[in-house]
Amino acid sequence: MPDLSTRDMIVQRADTLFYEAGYEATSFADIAAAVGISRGNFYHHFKTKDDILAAVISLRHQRTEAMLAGWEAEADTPTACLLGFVRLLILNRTKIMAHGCPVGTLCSELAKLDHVAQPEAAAIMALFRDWLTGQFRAMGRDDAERLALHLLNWSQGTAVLAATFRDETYLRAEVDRIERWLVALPQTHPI
Amino acid sequence: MPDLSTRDMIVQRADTLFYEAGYEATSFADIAAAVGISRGNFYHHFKTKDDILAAVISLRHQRTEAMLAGWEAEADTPTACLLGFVRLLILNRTKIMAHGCPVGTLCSELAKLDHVAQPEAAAIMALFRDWLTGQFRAMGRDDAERLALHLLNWSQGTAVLAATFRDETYLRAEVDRIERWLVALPQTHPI
DNA sequence: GTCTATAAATAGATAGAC
DNA sequence: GTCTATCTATTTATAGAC
Repeated sequence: MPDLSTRDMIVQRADTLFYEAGYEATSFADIAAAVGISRGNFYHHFKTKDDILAAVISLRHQRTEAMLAGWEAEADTPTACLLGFVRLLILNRTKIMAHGCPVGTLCSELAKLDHVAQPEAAAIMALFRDWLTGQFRAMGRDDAERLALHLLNWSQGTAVLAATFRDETYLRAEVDRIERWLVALPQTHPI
Repeated sequence: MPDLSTRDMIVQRADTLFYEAGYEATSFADIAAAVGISRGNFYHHFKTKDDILAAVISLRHQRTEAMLAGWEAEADTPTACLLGFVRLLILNRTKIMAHGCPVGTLCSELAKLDHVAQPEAAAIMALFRDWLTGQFRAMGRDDAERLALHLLNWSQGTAVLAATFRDETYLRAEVDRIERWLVALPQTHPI
């Protein structure tokens, strides 16, 4: 990642640290050390820790939108789009087993902290929900939102249990089950 | 709660604070204030914050065992036992929407912190998994553990999304779906 | 924009009087 | 067992030189 501004570097490293260690457990000193700048310089770019969190959430929001648009551009069918979503669990399996789902764990932590940015974090989850709803609708399902929430629920549950038991076999088996459910969907009745 | 020892009071209040605000976000001062003792007195009972966490996890472990045994004593059938588990989501809905599942969020936070007590927290989740497995086995299912993990996954996913969107309607609808799945199980083939 | 130096508050933790 | 006083490290945050 060449030629990033210091501000962008801060947001990027903070994003990683907030995911890996959690928001509360990450200090300014941690971020400054990861970026390679002094703590003093830090405050030239961000006044408070909440400001960095807002920037990190904004970055994740943009990245998520881009990722979802990318899947839609690459895949031929709604089912292929949905499989792209599910395979993210496999692609990121090592990080998920160590730190959980980046979206789910941030929403959970900010809910506990009763943080003002909780709704902004939830908006990223809503991005997934709405995109999934669009795919199920494109499959001709009139219960599209319910199916989207079911798939989101299943993914979040899988991430929590994979991180809890640190069990890759479980994660892979669960993804297999989700995939089989997805490809069987067009021919089946509503669950 | 009358006549609790100071030590027990500390563990009890810490349990609440760790659930509501998170382990990392709760300070010694917070716990001492909640109990109504000085910070100095605190260290007479616990040497480190990790020691309190260990005591809290131990308390939760015992409570969970007692709760599971209680459900088994009260319910006539395995299905009734399983419904008792599911209804915990309704019973604790307000706290779950505000702070998530106490077990899932603690396991997730300790995984992120790479904390030595993470396996002890995961053992509480395993307590649920094994108890659920026993109920499905009593129903004559030879895929009992898979069903137990499916139900645990579903519950965790529901807790994460309920806390993310702070949506009681969603939580109740999801519990309804789980209950319908449960009561239909004996007559159906494996999912 | 970046640094060093430093402030002010809070964190976890200890000593010793009562 | 409980308190006050204190210590040390860390946290967020600021001031001012370069």
